[in-house]
Amino acid sequence: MSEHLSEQEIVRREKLAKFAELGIDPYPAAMWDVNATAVEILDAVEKIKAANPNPEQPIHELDIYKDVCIAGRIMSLNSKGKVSFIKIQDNTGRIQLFISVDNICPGDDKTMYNEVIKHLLDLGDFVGAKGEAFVTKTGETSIRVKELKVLSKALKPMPVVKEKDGEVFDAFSDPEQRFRQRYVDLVVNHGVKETFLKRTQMVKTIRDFLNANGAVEVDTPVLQSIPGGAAARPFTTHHNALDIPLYLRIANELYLKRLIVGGFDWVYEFSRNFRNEGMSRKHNPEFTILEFYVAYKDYIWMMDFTERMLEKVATDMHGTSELTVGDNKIDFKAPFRRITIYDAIKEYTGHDVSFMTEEQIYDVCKSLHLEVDKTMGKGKLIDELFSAKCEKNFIQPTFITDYPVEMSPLTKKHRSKEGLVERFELMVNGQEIANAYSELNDPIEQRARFEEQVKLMERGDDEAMFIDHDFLRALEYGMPPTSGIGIGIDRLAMLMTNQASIQ
RNA sequence: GUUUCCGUAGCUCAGCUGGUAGAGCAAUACACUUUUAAUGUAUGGGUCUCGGGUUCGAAUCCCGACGGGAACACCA
Repeated sequence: MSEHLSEQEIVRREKLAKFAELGIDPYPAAMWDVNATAVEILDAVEKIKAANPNPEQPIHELDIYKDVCIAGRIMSLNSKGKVSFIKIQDNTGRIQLFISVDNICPGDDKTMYNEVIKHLLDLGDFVGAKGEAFVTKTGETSIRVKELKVLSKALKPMPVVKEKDGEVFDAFSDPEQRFRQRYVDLVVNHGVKETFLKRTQMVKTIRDFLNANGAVEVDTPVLQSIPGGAAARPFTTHHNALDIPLYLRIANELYLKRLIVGGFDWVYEFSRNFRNEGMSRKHNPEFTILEFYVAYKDYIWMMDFTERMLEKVATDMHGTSELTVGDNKIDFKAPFRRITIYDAIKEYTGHDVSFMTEEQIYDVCKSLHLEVDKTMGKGKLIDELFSAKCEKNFIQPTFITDYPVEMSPLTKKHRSKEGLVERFELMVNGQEIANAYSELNDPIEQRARFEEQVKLMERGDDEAMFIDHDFLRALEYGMPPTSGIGIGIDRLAMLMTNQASIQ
């Protein structure tokens, strides 16, 4: 251990020795039987205060929280001679401990107060306290502590963030530190934890909604020998016993479809996917997608279902379908606008590319100063055009429909429009949130599409798909008509919690 | 990957045109029995990210590396 210890870290280690001298275990094994939380006590006292016009009356006489046992992390220490104030933070929030030498050391031995409380405790330590709830002279709900126990000593100092009148002092704000040491960020910064909890709530709402509609949650392989189901570069790894290369999945689509082949009518998975590409506020190499596949449905049904589900998520989380994201007000009230990709391009560029050849579209891209090259097929050019010129304009939830077949190798041909497929993407706040289609279930056609991908790969497209022969075999056994969707859970959570960064 | 900005105490930051470092909070000691960013007094704390170069002298100027932020690109 050649780690450099700061002065403060050395001091804290010395305090461990001091604890040993006093016979106090700074990391006790026995459970500390908590019977109340900070917010619970604060709320209860608020209610009593509201109902009781006589503020002089001690709270404990109202028979509330006479014997509180709580625990938490020390967030501020304030010793005022023979009285000390310690603010602790538990799972719910912060509450103040009021400690006087007389209460905590009724006998002659004042060690607990003079040594432990005044000298050995530090910010960041976990302590347990027993006592009664009351309100101090200055009106702050506190615990009058009769017994205090060290539950865990912290050896590194926490950043001390102070706040007054909404102004924050010495904020822990370095983005590197915040993302790398998320645990510190969670302890010290308000709101981070809430965002985590909201995301969990969002996932639960979605899961409940799917379950209520008869969907079955499944798990499919993360390590795959052929990464399929999306256009992206995979991470590679290696299986030692088999001595074969393996890939971390870029999508779980092909495995969920295999389950449809196997006879499930509706399967879903919250799938952690890995894509070997850049990071940004909107991109994370490791991210979560909800995918689900429903037999006997088509992409039109899927649009109806998706907008109902998202409206429910928004209203469950905010009480209304309308929410504020950054500077935008976004309304998740169904139905959402629907527009074809060609109409979208026409709307924002003035060019109708629907009947153009690859050459002509290439020229349009050039005329709009887009960076395109000859390795790009027609599908990729159109995708380029859309993401550069249109994507950012769709703030309100909008389904972009009917993509060209070239950019959708797993999608069924459009029932009536030549050269297109039955696919939609959902754009919200200028970002893609979901991607869905009527799934291609014709094995001959699917094989031909894969072969197209191989040609693209030979032209230099390193994101083109591999041929998955086992998947083709599954389709040959027969897959019912199916509609599937992938929803970016991290991006949806960004919207629902009004966060600017995906991290 | 490109452009751009940044890296100084545990945290947040100051340090002008080169003269080997400062503040607040945190820490240590003392005082104080109701504090709210508590206060007062005193004390300690730094390989100025790293490596080269210019110079009598570099936190400061130059080059390079490493780490990071932001934008763009990649990414449906």
